[in-house]
Amino acid sequence: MRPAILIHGPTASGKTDLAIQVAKRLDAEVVNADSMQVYSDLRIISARPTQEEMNGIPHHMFGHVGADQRYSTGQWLEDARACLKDIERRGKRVVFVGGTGLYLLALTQGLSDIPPVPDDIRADVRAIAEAEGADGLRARLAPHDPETAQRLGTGDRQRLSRALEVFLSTGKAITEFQNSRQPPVLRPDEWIGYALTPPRARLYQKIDRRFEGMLMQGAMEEARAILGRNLDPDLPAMKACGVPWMLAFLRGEMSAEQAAENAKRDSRRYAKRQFTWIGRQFPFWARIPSVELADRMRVVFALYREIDRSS
RNA sequence: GCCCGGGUAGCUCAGGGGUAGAGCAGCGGAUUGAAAAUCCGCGUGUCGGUGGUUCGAUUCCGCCCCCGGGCA
Repeated sequence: MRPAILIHGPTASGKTDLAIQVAKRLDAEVVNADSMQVYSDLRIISARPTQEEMNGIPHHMFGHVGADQRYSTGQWLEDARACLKDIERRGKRVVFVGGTGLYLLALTQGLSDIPPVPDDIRADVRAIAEAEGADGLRARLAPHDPETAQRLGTGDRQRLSRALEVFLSTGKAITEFQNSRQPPVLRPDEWIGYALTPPRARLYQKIDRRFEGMLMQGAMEEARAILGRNLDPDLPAMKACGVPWMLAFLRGEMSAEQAAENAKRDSRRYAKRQFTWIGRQFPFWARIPSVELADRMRVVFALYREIDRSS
């Protein structure tokens, strides 16, 4: 199999365009690696490509999950594995594209094999988190998993909850699982990663403009539809950049200006975290600082041909 | 032209003879099934310019520049 292409980069950096152009040139198929573009209800808000933009290139795992679902890294990895197998069988190449660094990390480094947590335990832990906060979670975790309790000596309720859930459902500390990983779906010689690293000031401008564009395209209607479904605000899809603010506006709790400003700020902060992720988690991925599509494609193909020849 | 008010961090501003501090924005970091999530850390500065008084001026005084408002 020829190496798969992985494209990562901060939000609004032009990943989608690049992926489609590259896939077209390589006769490849595109697989989504973005945690929000999986949700069918977030077409505009997650900047998922339209049928037209896909330009005849087969796309997989885009909008294949309802906003009422709680998707996860593990689920994504499972879907990706099946999808990859299917595409390979057809003899096509693959382009993974998305801004969720954790998904791409799991794909290339493997994930620990932890059994799914039953719903009732999940609910119990959530109740503890709400009633007692991070300190309560940590206090309950400490006797059984002192290492994690110590490591998460902060207000990180999410990771503390997860650690407690795993202990309650397996009787073992999460570190016991995390110390080993399943073999990765893609071995080191089976992929090549590219990280888009545009100049930050320029990206921030683009983020602001893009949000305004989303509003023009009907992002608020999309948010209204979500509001109408009365979903649990704790669901992942409800926390996509901008969604909480748009819902606040629709409920009359906030001005449109304030909501838009907050939404843009959230996206800028998200982009900043992605820059950190790229710098720290993917230090060896090829960097593509250019903002011109043609330049970026040249970088991709130059490196790809080289790898292709040597393998 | 004259009279007030003001020029301090990217923005809005506070302060005040011993080289300065809040909010927002921003920056750095962590990241193993919620990851567009969650969490930790950090003031980033010719105090408009220039002379003077002073041991010492961002602070007081003079002059200049700029921005508001008023009178003409």
